[in-house]
Amino acid sequence: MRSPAAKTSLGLLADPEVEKLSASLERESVALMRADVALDGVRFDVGLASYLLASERRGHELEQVAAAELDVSLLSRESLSNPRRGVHLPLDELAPEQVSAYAGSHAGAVFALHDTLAPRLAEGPLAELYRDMELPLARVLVEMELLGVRIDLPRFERMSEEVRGELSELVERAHELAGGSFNVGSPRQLETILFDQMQLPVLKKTKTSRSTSHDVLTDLLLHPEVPEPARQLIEVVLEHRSLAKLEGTYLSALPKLVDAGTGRLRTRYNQAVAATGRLSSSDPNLQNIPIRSELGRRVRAAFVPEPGWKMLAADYSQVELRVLAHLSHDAALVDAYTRGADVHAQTATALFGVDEADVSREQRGAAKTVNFAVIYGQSEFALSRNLRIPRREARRYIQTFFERYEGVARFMDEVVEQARTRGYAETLFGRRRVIPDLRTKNRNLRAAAERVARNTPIQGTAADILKRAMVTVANELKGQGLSARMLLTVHDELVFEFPPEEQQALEALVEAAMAGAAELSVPLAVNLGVGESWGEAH
DNA sequence: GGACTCACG
DNA sequence: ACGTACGTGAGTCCC
Repeated sequence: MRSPAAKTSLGLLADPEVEKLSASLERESVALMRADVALDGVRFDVGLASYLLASERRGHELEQVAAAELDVSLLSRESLSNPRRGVHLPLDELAPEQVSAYAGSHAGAVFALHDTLAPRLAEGPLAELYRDMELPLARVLVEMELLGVRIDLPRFERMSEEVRGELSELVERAHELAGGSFNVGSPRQLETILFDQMQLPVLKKTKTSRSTSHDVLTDLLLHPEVPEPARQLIEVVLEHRSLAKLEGTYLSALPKLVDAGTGRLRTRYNQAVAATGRLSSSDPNLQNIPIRSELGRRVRAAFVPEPGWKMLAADYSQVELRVLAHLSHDAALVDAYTRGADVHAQTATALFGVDEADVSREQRGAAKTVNFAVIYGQSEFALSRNLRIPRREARRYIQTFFERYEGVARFMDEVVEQARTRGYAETLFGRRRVIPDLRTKNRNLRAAAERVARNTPIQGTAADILKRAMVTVANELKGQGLSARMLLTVHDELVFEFPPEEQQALEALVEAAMAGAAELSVPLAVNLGVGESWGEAH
């Protein structure tokens, strides 16, 4: 790509006096910039407007918004030519009448949608979110998408080969243990072997089959009556699944997606998908790169900076619990974060009646699970499953939690009640999510809706905070004239690459932007890490 | 294309 | 009696 100064502009779009309307700034910007055309002066984005006004709706593409808001179906790109399924003729190979009908209906829809959506975003918190958060963020995301991230291809290749070798050994062992050949990657075939051939107990069913999920398999290992050959087979299958997942999803897949020209891997950040306000990543999804397993961490270590540069990873410490502290005004939680205490350990002292200094690793781990269970509104049943403890024990944990954190208990009730009254849940910054099922007579649906009502303000506020930080960081990078670049965003984390001499400035800038992204009643703590790769920066 | 499974926060 | 954690995206199997 040429330098920004050399970029062409579309005359129409360059005139600052003209109101520019866009179906999707992010999508169109990326497409145009790849053609070396800068899109500028956008005043309205249909996709973002629709998302803010109806985040619970799935699909904010122009066609979908037109259907929902105007009740019209636009001409689809496919309907124009469709010589073969999935093949689009370029516009310049189509009849002009076809192109004008297609382009005209879409352009007309953008104007019509502007007229119906813009007034609803004229004032209030949604208007502010639109103007100060989502629209500026779209620009930032475009830049991140165009830039991509460098990966160490030879390293991926070596790991992939290594893992393929281990996989074929596991397949061989699985076949021996099962007494015959089968596809280890097929849940259906595994089902037959475990539950018909080996007669193992069925612990859980899915809609159509007997489940062989990770949970079921590890549960079976805990059952003393499961015979030794079956145990070995289960262990081999679990290992195979874990490696096959990493091999198929990352090790062999990502190198194929690297841009030959730049040697970098690009993703898409979807700004109008998640109902809570979070971003999502796709094609490929870089928000689920492994970290929990050993091999997983090695995958992250193959995400590398420009030669001679370094990487910075910055993540919020327990941002959702801090948001919960702020929203609930819970005295114990606010106090703990103000003191800089270890909240998981504090919960453990309540649950297990020990002094904070005597909390064991296991107790802290269990307390952490309980803390998160509360954020998600988990039932005692689910908690008992997760911690593999009796239900009454799980009930005691949840009860004890709410006795220790009374303000959280009150908040959870109020937030559901408010959502039921208003019809929507809302974040600290006023982002809304309509939740229709709060009034349904179906108990399961209603319970699920209540969990959504409790979780959305927490998860959504955390998402708002990171988005604010991203906009500030991008502005500051530009303002301070740094060459450092923001590469990735993973819900509570930002990843950068930078030349070594900028380390101090970058760390200060990122820390300040992230910690200062919201004024909560507790501090927002940020962990920074620097290294030769994303993995090392953690 | 649905179902299942599993990777992340 | 039932079902049971929030939010995502993607690979594979199999109809």
